[in-house]
Amino acid sequence: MSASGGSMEGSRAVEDEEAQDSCCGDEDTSPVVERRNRSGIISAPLSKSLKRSRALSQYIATCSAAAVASVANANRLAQSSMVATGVKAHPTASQHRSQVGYAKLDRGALMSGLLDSPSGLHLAQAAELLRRAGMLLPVSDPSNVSVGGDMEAVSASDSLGSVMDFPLFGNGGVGGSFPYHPGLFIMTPAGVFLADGALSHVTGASEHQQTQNEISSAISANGKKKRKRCGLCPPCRRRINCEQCSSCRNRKTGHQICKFRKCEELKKKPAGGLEKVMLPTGAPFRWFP
DNA sequence: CCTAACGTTCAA
DNA sequence: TTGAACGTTAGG
Repeated sequence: MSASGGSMEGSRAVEDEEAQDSCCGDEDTSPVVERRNRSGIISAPLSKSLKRSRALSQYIATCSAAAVASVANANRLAQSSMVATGVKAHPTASQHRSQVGYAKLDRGALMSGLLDSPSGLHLAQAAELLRRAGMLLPVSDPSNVSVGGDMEAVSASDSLGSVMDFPLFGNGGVGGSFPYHPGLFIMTPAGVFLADGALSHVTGASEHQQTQNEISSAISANGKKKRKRCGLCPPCRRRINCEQCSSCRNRKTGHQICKFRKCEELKKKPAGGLEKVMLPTGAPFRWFP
């Protein structure tokens, strides 16, 4: 009772202090009164925007639009570095795509690009997608350095398409090559993950280590067991319950996580078992020839 | 034992 | 098709 009840009260307590939209805003500059439950989940309204009953899609769309604007500069730099690194950058139409399309390249698009290819995954395509993801890194913006921080985990990075969706991909910096060996990736029905230890090696973030542990256990469970949150998508990285959605309001009876914290991967229908990526030849895809 | 949360079922 | 409710599982 203390946990959920306190959460509810907490949401009222901080309601008026949520002066900024948590999405794409720099709410980290404003003091946020945190109420945490036993699991460390902060129970507070996400934003004023939620009070206006914006649909999640609108919520995300707004953020994405803002993200496009905010990432535009980074993309321009990335593009120039594309030329510098010998990557052919097409003018006009392609240029527009690289500025807007790349910014819009969210995790879902990336994953679908990786996994939904009907003819299987071409390594070159995968490499290209991954490389693009790496290029989404804004020019070392300190405000975006938030991995592992105890913030409302998505904040500025909440916007889809932000590099924070791929915290690891930013290591190479703008124009930097994607520094990780493809063998470090685990392809699962839930998405593509770094292999065990890779995340901690890269970031040292205990949160990611935990995530990897969960992923590992989920994979070993192999199938019908409860799937676990990916821990990487914006909803997973969000730490506060909105207390406004039906799931939050009906927590007692609904037994559901806040809609804004519902893992993107868990929203998808589970594909039975580990999915093998098949090549057009019928042979299973291998990262290494 | 308690809480959080995923999966399933069913009604709207 | 979506959301609410419930059963169940997992973790502390």
